[in-house]
Amino acid sequence: MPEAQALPDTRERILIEASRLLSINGYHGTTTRDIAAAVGISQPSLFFHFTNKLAIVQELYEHDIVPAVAGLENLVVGPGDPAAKLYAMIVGEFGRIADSPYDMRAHISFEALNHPDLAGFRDLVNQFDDLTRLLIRSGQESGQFVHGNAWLAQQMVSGFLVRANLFASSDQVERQINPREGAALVLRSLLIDPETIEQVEERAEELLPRYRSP
Amino acid sequence: MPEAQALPDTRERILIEASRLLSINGYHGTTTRDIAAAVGISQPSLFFHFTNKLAIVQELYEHDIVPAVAGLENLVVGPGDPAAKLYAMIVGEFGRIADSPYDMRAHISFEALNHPDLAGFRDLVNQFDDLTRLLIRSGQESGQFVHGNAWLAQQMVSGFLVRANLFASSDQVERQINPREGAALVLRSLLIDPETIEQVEERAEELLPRYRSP
DNA sequence: CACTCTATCTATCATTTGATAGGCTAGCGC
DNA sequence: GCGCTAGCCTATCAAATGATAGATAGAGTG
Repeated sequence: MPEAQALPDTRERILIEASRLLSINGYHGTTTRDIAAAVGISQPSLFFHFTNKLAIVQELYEHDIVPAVAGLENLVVGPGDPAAKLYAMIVGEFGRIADSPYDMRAHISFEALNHPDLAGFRDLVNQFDDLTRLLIRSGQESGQFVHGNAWLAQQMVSGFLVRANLFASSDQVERQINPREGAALVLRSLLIDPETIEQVEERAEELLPRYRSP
Repeated sequence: MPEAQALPDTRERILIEASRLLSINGYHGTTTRDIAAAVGISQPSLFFHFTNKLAIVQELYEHDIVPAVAGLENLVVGPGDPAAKLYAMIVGEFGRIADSPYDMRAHISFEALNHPDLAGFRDLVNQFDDLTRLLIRSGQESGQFVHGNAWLAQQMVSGFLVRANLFASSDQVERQINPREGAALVLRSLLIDPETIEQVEERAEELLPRYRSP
């Protein structure tokens, strides 16, 4: 049972290197030998820390999608208007992925998510989308957002989040993400009156802590 | 040289089934046996029609990214304002992917694009992004678009296109893409005055043929 | 010192996977 | 009818890959 007490350093390094390689080459494109080599241990040593290759991915998803859904759920059920909540979610997501010790840039695009053993995480990803869509719909009904296909709007939000994180780079100034600018960009397309964006921003700032501490 | 004369039906079916499987499981997650089984031929028969597995992907990319870049380039160098051009590009892209005989939903997310032999296509993908960014920048400079990080805005456009196509479904009414609604959604976030969207739409309609016939 | 547990190694295995070799058959030109 | 080719098959291979077995070294404990 490797799941016990104090985590040794190697286990952590495996997760870090694995996440990096998985983001680049995907699940099937990343071999256990690749991961082991990146960590600097022999390939069989991986199986001392994780029961199998899939367990590494499972743990990465655990760190990624679980807090995301928890945070968004917390935001949705709490006080505030839909626009401020959506703004807070986008800022929170950019921050969460940037602060993660793991490279979760391609978290959604993992083909691994088709694996039966990852069905639970696939459901969580869908739940995140459902909650985002719920936020958009309630904003439409309250007259804050323009009407239209909520699914399409949600794909814009989700697609933007995934894509921006995927191609973000700390080496190039232009590709460093300003979470608030990203959120404002998306909100502009949904708000009936884009002039109100500044008030949305103000209200969202108060909601931000709700996304981080579920 | 399979590249010659009249294409037999099998070759076409290989491309269709391969694109479908590749969209779901990615390059490394799709085996030549999977493809052959889907087509209904033996695995070695694939290599009568294609020199190797990568050649199938190469041909799919050829059908996908080459016309996309050609169309966008044609649009960029031609007449019209940036907003109308961007609108036309989004409508054109949704249409192009919907009309393709192949399932190119995940065209960008292929981990295969890291393969050295696909470097040319990787460059084309980058060129498509560069052209999109150019369109956004010129819209900003001409005072049509709000100022801000053009890279971030481009990621929103590209992310939306990829994501919406990826999860589109002809079985669910809500998930059927209305190209013009998608384009309007994105344009709203960029236009300084969203009220002008209708005029943008009108001007874009004239540009549309330019995207399709390069 | 003897025992135990952790973390690693080398050697190896069974499968999977991309690809090749070579044979069979139906259709076409002459 | 003969020869040729396209298109497909079965059998098979070499390499890659996930995983196991078993040995070893070192630290902690009594």
